[in-house]
This record gives sequence, structure tokens and C-alpha cells, in this order.
Amino acid sequence: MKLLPPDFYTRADTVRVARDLLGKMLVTRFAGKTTTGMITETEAYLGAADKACHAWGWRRTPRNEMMYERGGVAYIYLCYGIHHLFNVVTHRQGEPHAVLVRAVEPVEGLPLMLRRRRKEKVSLALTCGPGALSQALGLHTRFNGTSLLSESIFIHDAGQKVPQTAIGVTTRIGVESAGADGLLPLRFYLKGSPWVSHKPRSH
DNA sequence: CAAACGATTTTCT
DNA sequence: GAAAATCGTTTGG
Repeated sequence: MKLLPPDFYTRADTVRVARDLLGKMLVTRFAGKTTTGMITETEAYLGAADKACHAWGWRRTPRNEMMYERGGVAYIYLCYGIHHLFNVVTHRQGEPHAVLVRAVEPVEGLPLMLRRRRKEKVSLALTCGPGALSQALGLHTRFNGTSLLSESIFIHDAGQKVPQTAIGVTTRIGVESAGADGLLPLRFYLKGSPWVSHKPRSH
């Protein structure tokens, strides 16, 4: 198994990291129970210059503190009082960039995912959407700051090839209030995969 | 200290 | 398609 190395995450090009994360395996292992999802959809958040980013204008609060860490740790925060959103912190320490994981394809530990989601049957709703996949994989805010090379949360390359031409690009979801930055093409997904939170527009 | 607000999901009409 | 659910964080007085 090829664990993604530290320098995968510390790169300054967060867009590149967001693209490279597609097709990789996101694994959680809590109390010996493993769940795995293949990453199918991501969004890049580009630090102080990005109005849609929590760290826009170098805003620094207890919540977004982890974004300022060296790339390679998890930034998990509570959204709408209900949903735990999982981000991969990128770039060097002091540069608050991150990649939001918005959807995965279930790979391993399906029964546990179903139990966590309180669902009977596997469906797209199981792991499509940032709040949904986090719940399925047990990614709770209590794991905020956890290393992505740890025993409990890690990402590995299972050999899935993703050529750049297989990646779809759109604007990010739910950041309309960020003005022009809300229109930047920073959402990436595996073309043709049903495991994405919003279907690409058809003509 | 009070009040508004989410990088969403689910349910109901 | 609209609206509720739900609460920690952030902001303003």
C-alpha cells in the first residue's frame, strides 16, 4: 500500500493537490474498524487571497487554526450545527490552504458506513456530499488536526489512474456569498462517476 | 453577553 | 422546489 507522503500535502499548488486527490483512497480506522472511500470530488480553498476560504484576509480564529498548520493534517469543522466537513490541509505552515473532500465512492466497510448513516441500503446518498461522507467514515470534529499519516486517518494510492482529461471542473458549491471568488473553477470531480454530490450540467 | 450565521442534508409539499 | 433541523463560532454592542 502506497501511503501518500508528507510532500504530497505540503506542495504550494493546492489546485494540484485537489486534482491529485481524486481516485485516492481515504481510510479511517477507529477501534480497529476500517472504512474506506475512493475520493471522487474535491474543492480547493486558496488561503488568505480566497474570499470563500475561512482564512480569507488572514483571518485566524480557534476554528480555522488548523488551516495554518503544515500540509498533511485534517481540518474538520461543524457546519450548520449538524455536519462535520473534512478538509485536507495543504501548503507550508503559515499558509492556510485546504482541500474540501465533497464525495467518495464506498470501497470498504460498507455495513459500518450504513450504520453510521442510519441507512438500510447503499445509495448515492451514502457518501455523496461533504457532510454525508464524513458521517459515513466517522470523520468527527474531535479528529480536527489529526495527521493524515496516522493510524486512524490516512490516504493511500491504490493505483487508480486519473488522467487530467478525466477530471471535470466547475465552480465551488455553496460559496455564492464570496462574490467573484465564488465563481472560480475550483471544484474537481471524476468525470462519469455517479459518486459526486452535484451532477454536472447537462445540455 | 446576545444574535446572526453557515464550504449541508433531509423531509415535506 | 421550499423549508426545517441544529449548534459552535464569530461578530457586534
